[in-house]
Amino acid sequence: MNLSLPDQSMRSPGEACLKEDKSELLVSCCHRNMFEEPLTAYPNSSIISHLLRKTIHNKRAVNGNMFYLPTPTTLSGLEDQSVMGSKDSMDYSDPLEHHPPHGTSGEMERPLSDHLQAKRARVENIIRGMAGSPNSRLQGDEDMGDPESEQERKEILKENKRKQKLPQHQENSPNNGRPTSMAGSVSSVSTSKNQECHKLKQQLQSMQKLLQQLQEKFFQVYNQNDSENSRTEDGDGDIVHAEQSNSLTQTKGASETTQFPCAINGREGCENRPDWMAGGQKEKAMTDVNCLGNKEDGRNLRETLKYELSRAVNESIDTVFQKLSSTQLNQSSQLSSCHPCTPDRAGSVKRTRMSCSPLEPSETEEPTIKPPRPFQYYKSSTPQSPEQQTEALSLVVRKSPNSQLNSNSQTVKQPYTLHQPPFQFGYTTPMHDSQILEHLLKYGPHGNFGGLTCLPPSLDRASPDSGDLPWESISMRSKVMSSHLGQHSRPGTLGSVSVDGLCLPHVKMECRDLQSMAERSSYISLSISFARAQDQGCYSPNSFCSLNFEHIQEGLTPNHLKKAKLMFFYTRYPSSNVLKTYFPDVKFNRCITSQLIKWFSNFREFYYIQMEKFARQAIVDGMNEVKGLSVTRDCELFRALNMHYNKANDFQVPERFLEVSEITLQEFFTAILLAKDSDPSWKKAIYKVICKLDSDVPEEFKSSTCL
DNA sequence: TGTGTACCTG
DNA sequence: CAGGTACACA
Repeated sequence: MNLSLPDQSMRSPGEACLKEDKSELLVSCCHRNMFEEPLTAYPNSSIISHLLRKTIHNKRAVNGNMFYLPTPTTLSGLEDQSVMGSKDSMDYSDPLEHHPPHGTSGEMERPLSDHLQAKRARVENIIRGMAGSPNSRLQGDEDMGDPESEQERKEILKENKRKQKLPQHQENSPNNGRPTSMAGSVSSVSTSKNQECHKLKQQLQSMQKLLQQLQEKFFQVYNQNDSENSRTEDGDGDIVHAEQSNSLTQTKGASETTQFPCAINGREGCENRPDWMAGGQKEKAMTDVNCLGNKEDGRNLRETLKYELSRAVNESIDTVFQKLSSTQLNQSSQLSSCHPCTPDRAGSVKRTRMSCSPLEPSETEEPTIKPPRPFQYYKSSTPQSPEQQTEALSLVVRKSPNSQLNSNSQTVKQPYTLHQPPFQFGYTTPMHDSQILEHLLKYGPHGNFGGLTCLPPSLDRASPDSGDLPWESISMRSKVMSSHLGQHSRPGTLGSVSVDGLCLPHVKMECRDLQSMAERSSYISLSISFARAQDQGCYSPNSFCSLNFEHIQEGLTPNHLKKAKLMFFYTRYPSSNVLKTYFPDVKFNRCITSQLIKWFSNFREFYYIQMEKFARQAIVDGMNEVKGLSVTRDCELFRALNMHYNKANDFQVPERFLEVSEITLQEFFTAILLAKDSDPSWKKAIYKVICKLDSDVPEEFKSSTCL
């Protein structure tokens, strides 16, 4: 038994500590950890450091096989019921390793509740560890001034410094779990969320137990009837098996589900996969029912079992959500305080979403949260890697406008498959069910999964493309919620429940931030689309192509920005009418129009800056002839431009843009060579030339479905 | 006066 | 990328 320092410090008394406030909690923990040493002399700020120092001593003792046995204490002033009550439920042995403390060998057969409590206590300790700020520890260290443990203090100090140097996005990594610079409100929010998460896990565990009981009862009935119905019902069994295979196509394989009895006892760590457990349970139960044959009691049992299972799941989830409803307001207010998008003015949105949340990496640390790519209207049909994902997925789809632009078409030499499926999920990283649960906890049943720009740390941290909404996650979500809905319309098809019942708003959410609202509504559309697709029996992501819903955005989204950038390859000076034509899903007003125009102004600015820079560079390099200047796809200038307007490099830049770029570069080159740049307005002549080189934007850009 | 643009700045 | 400003133009 090797108790490392963090392990030891993480162990704690039972669950009652969780309900205490921080200081009480600390006192309680110290009370048990400090060998009955009175702690009243220590200010709260120094308790942790004291605890840590003692823990180090304790560690040495433990390494010398000196087990510390908790005993009742006499700290009447600090005593609380939780400490007393936790005596039985928590010792310092690892419950999973079944290492009872000395003198408790007779308790090897501990009831399951003890295991659960021990496990719960460990989780609480993790939470508590997160709640403790390093600063407080530092403060405590400074206050102590105990020369005896100077070295240990230095070690702790050193470790704190190391932790504080961690990048922000690592603070909430799953293996870290100890926010370093989030003392105060953020850490309390984190603690609260983890508590809620823990509660959900408890619910799930109770569900598991209930299911197990049901299963045992079922086994009894099965054993009674087994001899009577041993070799009948092969045909019916096939049918039911077919149902099972349908219902469990997205759960674990049959090999796992058939091992369910072992799993429920030995895989408590899987409590974050309730859908799998439920699926396994159900399958097993259904299999057993199936073995009963056509007997009436078998059918009754099946129906009863279905009902009981649904009811148990419903009750558990309802309980969780009821608890959540009380905390959701607080959480939402706290979230909004660090909401990534702050409203600026109507139609104008400050785009600081990547850096607002302390839990998210900054945008400069690419790759960060990358919303799903809108569609694959690109020439390249190869699967896109997640790293290339840059913009949010907009599911705003609208029937193609009838309006036509003069299309004298393009010098585009390569066709674009603009009508390809707008949604690509294959490249996404699957969202784990535990993450879904976390999301449920943090945003509640009404929090759609689309607000992933505001993802909780667990989602943000996952991967650069964690903003993606993978297909698996959607189906997983439907599975989770299917239990909640308790639908029986499709017996045996667990998980094929319409998402329409997910309380997802079918209208725009109220959101202070237009951008966030737009992004959220996009994902809501996704949910709706998925629900409709499911109802129609279309489970392929491609089926979204045929689903069109009228939806006008009231704000510009990252998708629109990306689209605008791609349009810049064709037109540098789009008129307002052109913009309105090519953004049919945008509800235009003065601000929106100005913003779009501003975008193109910024695009031009960057474009001209690059042109001037490379023109001057050419002159510096000794170039003296315009003919020597050319822009190709592999030249540095093009790469710079492509990186700016087509960051994911998933769009085939039209040849015309290369021609225009070359002309622009030559214009700058000659102007500089002729020393025209001495004139303050020397660029105007160039602008005048370039603005005439605009070409038509492909018709496909008019369709909002290409977002 | 409203609109579009370039330029500067953060 | 957005805000602010100055300028030109209809």
